[in-house]
Amino acid sequence: MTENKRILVTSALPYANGPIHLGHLAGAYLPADVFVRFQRLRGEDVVYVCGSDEHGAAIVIKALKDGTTPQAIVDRYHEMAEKDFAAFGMSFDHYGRTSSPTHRETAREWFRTIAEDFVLKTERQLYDPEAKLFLADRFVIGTCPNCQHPDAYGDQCEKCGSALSPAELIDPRSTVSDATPELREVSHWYLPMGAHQARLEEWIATKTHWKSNVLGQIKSWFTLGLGDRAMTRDLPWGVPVPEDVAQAAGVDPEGKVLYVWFDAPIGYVSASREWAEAQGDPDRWKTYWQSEDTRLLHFIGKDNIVFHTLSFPLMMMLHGDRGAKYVLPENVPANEFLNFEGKKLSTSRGWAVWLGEALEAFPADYLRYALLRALPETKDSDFTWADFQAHVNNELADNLGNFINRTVAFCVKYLDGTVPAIEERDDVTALFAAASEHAAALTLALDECRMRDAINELMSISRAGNKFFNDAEPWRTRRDDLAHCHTTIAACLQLCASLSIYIDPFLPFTAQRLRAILRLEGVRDSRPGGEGELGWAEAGGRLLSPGHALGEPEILVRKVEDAEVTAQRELMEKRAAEAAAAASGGAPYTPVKDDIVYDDFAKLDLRVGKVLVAERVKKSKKLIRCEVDLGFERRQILAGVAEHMSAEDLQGATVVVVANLAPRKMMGMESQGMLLMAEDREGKLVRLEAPSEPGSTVS
RNA sequence: GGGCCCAUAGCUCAAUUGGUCAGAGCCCCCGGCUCAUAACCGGGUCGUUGCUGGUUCGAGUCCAGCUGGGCCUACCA
Repeated sequence: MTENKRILVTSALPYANGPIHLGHLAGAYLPADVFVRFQRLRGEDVVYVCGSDEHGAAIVIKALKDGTTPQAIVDRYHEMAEKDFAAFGMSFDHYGRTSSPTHRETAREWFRTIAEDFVLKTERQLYDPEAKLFLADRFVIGTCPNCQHPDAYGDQCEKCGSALSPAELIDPRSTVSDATPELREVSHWYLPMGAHQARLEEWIATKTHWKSNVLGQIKSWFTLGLGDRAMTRDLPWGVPVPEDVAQAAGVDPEGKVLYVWFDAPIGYVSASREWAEAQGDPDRWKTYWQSEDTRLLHFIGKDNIVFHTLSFPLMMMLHGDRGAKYVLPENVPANEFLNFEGKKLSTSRGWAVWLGEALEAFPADYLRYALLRALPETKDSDFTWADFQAHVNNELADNLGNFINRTVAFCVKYLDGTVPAIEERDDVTALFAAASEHAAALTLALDECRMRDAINELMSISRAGNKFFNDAEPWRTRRDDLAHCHTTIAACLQLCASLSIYIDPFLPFTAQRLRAILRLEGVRDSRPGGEGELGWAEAGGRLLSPGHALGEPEILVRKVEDAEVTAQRELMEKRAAEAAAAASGGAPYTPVKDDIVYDDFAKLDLRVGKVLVAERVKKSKKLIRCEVDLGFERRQILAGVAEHMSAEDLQGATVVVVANLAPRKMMGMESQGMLLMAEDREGKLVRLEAPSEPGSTVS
């Protein structure tokens, strides 16, 4: 590790078809950010890149369904991700996107370089003639030949669990357009991974320090035998296959793009190029990617293991055979998944905590702390709002926050807020020895990406501080042994100053506030390009000299109230219920009626009316009697809406009225028209506003 | 169907790779303290290490089987 001159860190590119949630953070982002900030504070030469993954069929299909363009979708989620990541304190050196020109150029260069290693194959694939898209098996549904389940997927029936191929389905249909898919012949370039399995196995054999879940997964792939993997797709969205390569192979390049899993990892490289350009040194990225002594780490979730440990490394090896050599990952510390309140995360079922929303309710550092405590390092873990509250209140606030607060408050209240002189004393020596022991363990854990262990060591430091404070009893010695009291507080203040560095990778915002309270200057910022002579190595030393004036004491970590976490839980429950209603159990949309010609529509006379009087009709469940001003006359209209709104809701409203509906008697009263209302799938009525003057026609 | 990971205190996790009585933190209970965010410090309760068998002087650790949870199975990116 020490022989490495620089560190290159990547986090999996988030797919730009939805917002960032806490599951993303726990897997690939927060651990990487902690690691990177730590290395920067240590003075290591580190570059951290990430970006939005913006290609692929899923985005095209989402665009079709939403009636918009892929570009509009990726723009939206790219912006959202950037904003949420920044608010969460992610400290990328560069956050790119795979739709950028640099990326297109980079990915095409890679494809061109290793094109000779690909195998061109022609196969039959499902095509949706209506959406004009080739379909993944997953996007075809039909009746299961085994159990007759009507909605079996093209790859598997979820009812009986049998593995299927789309051709076996009875009455197959596209989930995109409902059209019947047809088989078409297409040619694609395949990466023949099986041919290079021995080479990959040899390389993986050297990675004995990798996590067992990662190695196990890889072993499983090897046992299965690596196969050919298509590196191109027929899609209207993506990086186009280089035309010269296609023409040389006798293939029409029209509509052919690089497969997202070919182009996404290259996104790390193109993000680095963009970073280098922004640094004013366009070739600088090569120093990191194309040298042996770079320590490359990919932070990912477990679903990405195969791509980061087998296919991308193979791509790098092949690129190295024919062109520039790339450094292979030193480690791929994949995390497992985070569950929420005991249930699997599912964006379609509305079961997730969106980062943007969580940040509206709580400071980023609280979320960072609780997530680090619940990090799925060895197995799936569970995030509950109760645990979140307990971790923040009992550990962050009571242990760390309170140690700092009691120290600073004591100094300000009784010692003029001036750092006192420190004298030699056995318990102080013991305190610093204990602290540096924990700091050494903390350092090792951080360097090995064991974040849960790291945070344990961190909390042990402030726990030791609390014990020292208690045992030394400065509140008593300030009356009978002032020098003793001074030394106690000075020691605690030194510890606080050290903590402002130790907590920085985990809690960057709190660390800065703490330094402001201590008026501690010169500590290096853990964000990219941070300057300052004080770093991780200086953390154990004397950072505050006697006579130094402290700033205003301030509560660093406030407690999370019961009501706050209850609100979050309820928000999740509500969203899940909505999603469930919308998905299956919910009422279907009312089918569209048969076509009418314009003349049929023109027979309607729609007018704007103002409701002057609205009152419930006695003995009627549904009716509200309205007197409506149509400008030219005043009418009595009976509206059957009392189950959905009160008379007061209608009073004074400007609404759309069917003015030429034949009068009709209800409950002994005549209704001279009809008020238009919107009715949703659940049958709920909402009034239509017509902000115009009474009597206006509506067409 | 096949492969892989995981299972230890009420909860979240350790256990130097087979070696003393299986340890921490949180929760809970008792005591102390009062500088501090009803914070802090000390003490305590809680375990047939998922189940069944095997190897061994010795098994949480190795082997076989079973049960349960999870992931992957190549187009969910």
